[in-house]
Amino acid sequence: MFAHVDINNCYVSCERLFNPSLEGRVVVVLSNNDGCVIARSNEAKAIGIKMADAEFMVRQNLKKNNAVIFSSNYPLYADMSARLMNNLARYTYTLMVYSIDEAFMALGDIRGIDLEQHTGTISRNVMQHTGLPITVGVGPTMALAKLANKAAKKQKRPYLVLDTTEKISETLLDFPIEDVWGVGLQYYHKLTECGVKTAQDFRALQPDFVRQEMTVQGWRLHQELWGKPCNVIKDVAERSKGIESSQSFSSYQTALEPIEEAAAMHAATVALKLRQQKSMAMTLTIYLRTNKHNVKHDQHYPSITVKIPFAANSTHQLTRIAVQAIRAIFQPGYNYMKTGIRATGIIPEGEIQYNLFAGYEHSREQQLAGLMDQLNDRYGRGTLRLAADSFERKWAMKQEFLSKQYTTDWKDLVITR
DNA sequence: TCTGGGGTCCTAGGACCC
DNA sequence: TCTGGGGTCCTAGGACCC
Repeated sequence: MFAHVDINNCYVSCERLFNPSLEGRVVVVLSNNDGCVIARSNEAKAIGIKMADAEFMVRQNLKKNNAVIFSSNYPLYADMSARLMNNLARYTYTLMVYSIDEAFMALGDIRGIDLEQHTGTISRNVMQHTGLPITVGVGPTMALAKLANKAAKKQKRPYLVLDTTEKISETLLDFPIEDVWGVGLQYYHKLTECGVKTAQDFRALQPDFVRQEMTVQGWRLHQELWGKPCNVIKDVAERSKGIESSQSFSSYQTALEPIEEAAAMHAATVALKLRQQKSMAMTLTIYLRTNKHNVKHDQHYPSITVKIPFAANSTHQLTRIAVQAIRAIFQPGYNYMKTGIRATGIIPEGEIQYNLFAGYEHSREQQLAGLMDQLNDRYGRGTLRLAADSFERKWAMKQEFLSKQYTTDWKDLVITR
């Protein structure tokens, strides 16, 4: 049996933990750049605020309801997430951290265990030790555990255990197909055309038909709803296939220079993440985008994929590649809105293949990168950075409603007697 | 005027190999 | 008029997730 655990209204719950006066009020958390709503309190849901609503479109409604608005505070959420995961690890040897607020657990040998009781214990203990409200779904496959979780929320229960075929059938019967894990907008439209409205309808389809219309992923989902496991718990480390850093600009950029600076910053971020997980990348993809929502602007989505002559993770080298790539794909006359860099072909640091012809001073690069990491660790991120990454960052994101780094920033710590 | 930033997996098709 | 057959690897793009 698998359990799926998530934090209810995660980012809002984190903010409330350090500001209990927010209980009972309409609270929303915005995405980077304060662009759209990515977390809502139940009160916000009740007044009709939807996931991913653009902030400017719901501004009036929020104001009318005396809402409290936050910018995303990822250092805070990441720290609370780590506390949750540490707690969950006490109940299983196989924990799969699926996202910042979600995890799957294999429950292992459950003979003689009352699952209802066990699940309730997990839920209560996490609340006691972290202050975070969670929901737990249990089922014989990961898809069913995830579905059980969502069904529990609909029934306003802290947990739901689907451990018999009867309970599974009953739950699938009125479970909307669009809420099933793995069914997005495209498949929703396709399935609706076939007369599928619920998870039960979907399960009644022929496996071959599903395979044909929804690729092997849809077929696996179909199997899982019948209780046949296709997904397995995977370690986070073995899952990382790519590392990306990207961000929208705070305003349209039409000149090359600020875009180069942003790309340099993303290159530095990617390089740092690579070094932190002791790996190197063999391929870099650099892309640039206009705003797809603005129909009045000409659109341009250039990207370039660079094969590095040998794997790399130094800020210096990744930055050089990123800046050159931006120069190659940038075209004047467009209003660019976003740039990003993705590293793929990730290999462990030890497995580097030195290129005979590259003439690259690997150890000096490593020393320089190591020194930068040390200084930035001690004095704060971005203290020492390459000149290509600017000092002004006029293109950097908006964060008007940021809360404090309650748990991670010692500068905010107030010591009283 | 204003619409996030990460990821995953799969498939088709092109480049290339002998 | 006729123009191989069997592969692998890579990338772009599309679907999905939170």
